[in-house]
Amino acid sequence: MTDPDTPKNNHLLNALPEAEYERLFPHLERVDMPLGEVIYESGGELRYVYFPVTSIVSLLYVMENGASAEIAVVGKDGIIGVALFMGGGSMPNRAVVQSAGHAYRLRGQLLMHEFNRYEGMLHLLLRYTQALITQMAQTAVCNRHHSVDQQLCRWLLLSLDRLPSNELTMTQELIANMLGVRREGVTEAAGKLQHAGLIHYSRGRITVLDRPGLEERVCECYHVVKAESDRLLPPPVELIAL
Amino acid sequence: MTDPDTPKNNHLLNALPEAEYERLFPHLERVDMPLGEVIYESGGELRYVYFPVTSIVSLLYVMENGASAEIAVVGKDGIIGVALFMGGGSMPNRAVVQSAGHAYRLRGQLLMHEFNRYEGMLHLLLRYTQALITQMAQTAVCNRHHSVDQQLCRWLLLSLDRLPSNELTMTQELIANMLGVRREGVTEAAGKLQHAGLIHYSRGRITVLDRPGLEERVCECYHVVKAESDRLLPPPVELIAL
DNA sequence: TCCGGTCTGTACGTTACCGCACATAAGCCG
DNA sequence: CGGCTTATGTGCGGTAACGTACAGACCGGA
Repeated sequence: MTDPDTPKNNHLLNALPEAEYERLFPHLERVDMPLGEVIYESGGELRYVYFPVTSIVSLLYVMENGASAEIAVVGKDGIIGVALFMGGGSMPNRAVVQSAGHAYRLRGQLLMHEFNRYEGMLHLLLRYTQALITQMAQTAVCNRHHSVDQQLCRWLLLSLDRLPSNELTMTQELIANMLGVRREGVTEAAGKLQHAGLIHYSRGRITVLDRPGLEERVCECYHVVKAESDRLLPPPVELIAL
Repeated sequence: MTDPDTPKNNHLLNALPEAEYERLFPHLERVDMPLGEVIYESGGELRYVYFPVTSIVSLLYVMENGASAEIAVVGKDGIIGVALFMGGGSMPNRAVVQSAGHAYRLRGQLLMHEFNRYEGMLHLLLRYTQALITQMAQTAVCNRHHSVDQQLCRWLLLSLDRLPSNELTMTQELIANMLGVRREGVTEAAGKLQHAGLIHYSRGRITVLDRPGLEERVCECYHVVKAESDRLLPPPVELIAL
């Protein structure tokens, strides 16, 4: 698995029993995920589900006054479109590409066929959804109790876990939209991290220099989400071995 | 359905196809839900699932320093123990009785048998879980963007929707724990509502006098959660007709 | 090379909430 | 009635984040 852009780089597709994967493979369509693209609109229909491989997608709630808040972030660990198999068909959230890259998509009907007929897909998707629930719950906790500094650390680490490199393309303005805070607040928090030598950034490009340092500063919320994800969906064994 | 304490008063049990309900009925065990009782501990095993009928249960995250925040609230509309059928077996949250009453419980194994064999139970529970996800997501948004005043309104209305009367037994101290704010903050917010003639409270007993008034003051978060719940799980028709 | 847009840094007054301390009030029970 | 416990009200300084305004820095295109 040296190619970072094969469907198997998505943890869910990779964890699927071989027979089920083979059935789906011909129907997986590789798609471009440009920064800022809206994959689903709030309340919109879900014709496809998306399995990111090198991209990251944010689930956002956009308020009536236009302000926003990130509910959860999905990358190669997951799937966009859980409302499809959960039965609701839509969600009151928007899904936006937060980090450009690629994903593989599948027609909703095909996924549903697999979901209804085969145990492997059903249990895998439900376990992932539970991990997603944990992430949302912890976002709520973090929004209530932790400082912007801590939330920025959490956000950086969650994004980092879903990317192949230690660099992400993201302006402070966009981070502020995700966290639901002022842009200046992000500037200040990011400044502290840069002075501490943990990150380097310039004009929308952030490089993480000292990941352990970030983990020291982050609040418990990150660790709770990480531990629960690992418990529910062990990372691919190939990646562990390497 | 004059008796408020039959299993059918729980919306999920009520929505189940008759044959599936009949199968489960002999195994439903009526249990007391006293105020403050911990139904599940964070990370604990789920031997039973609970269907509240006259009680309300809060899903709480308790932080390392002891502070807490409510993630979601479950009453006659739902079930406690989604981690069981989602596949994780546990969750990093505590479930605490927020309003005393009764519930019907079922052995986890029995529920799983039904869940794996019959479509009705599966789809019903997944749709409910999606509604729960919406509630959690909106809690995150509300914690970020709305004032204590608005959050109190949201909390009161969400609780009210899950109770038969317009009165709830709950000290300001406990509400503060749920919202993750100071007790004094609740005192102040509740004082405003009382002066406005919307509620009356004294020593742990809150009476809602003007529900439409509350709905005027509440933030959009409540309406989003309500609309999505109604969409995913239409309230029992008997109740609509009455 | 200069211009214009975008990204980042900084400053200032304002506000909401916090932490703490303590005052009042309401019910419980001897 | 009196004394205890618990619930609620209030005040005050501190702080984190907000809204606003504007200055510098960087980059790409004309």
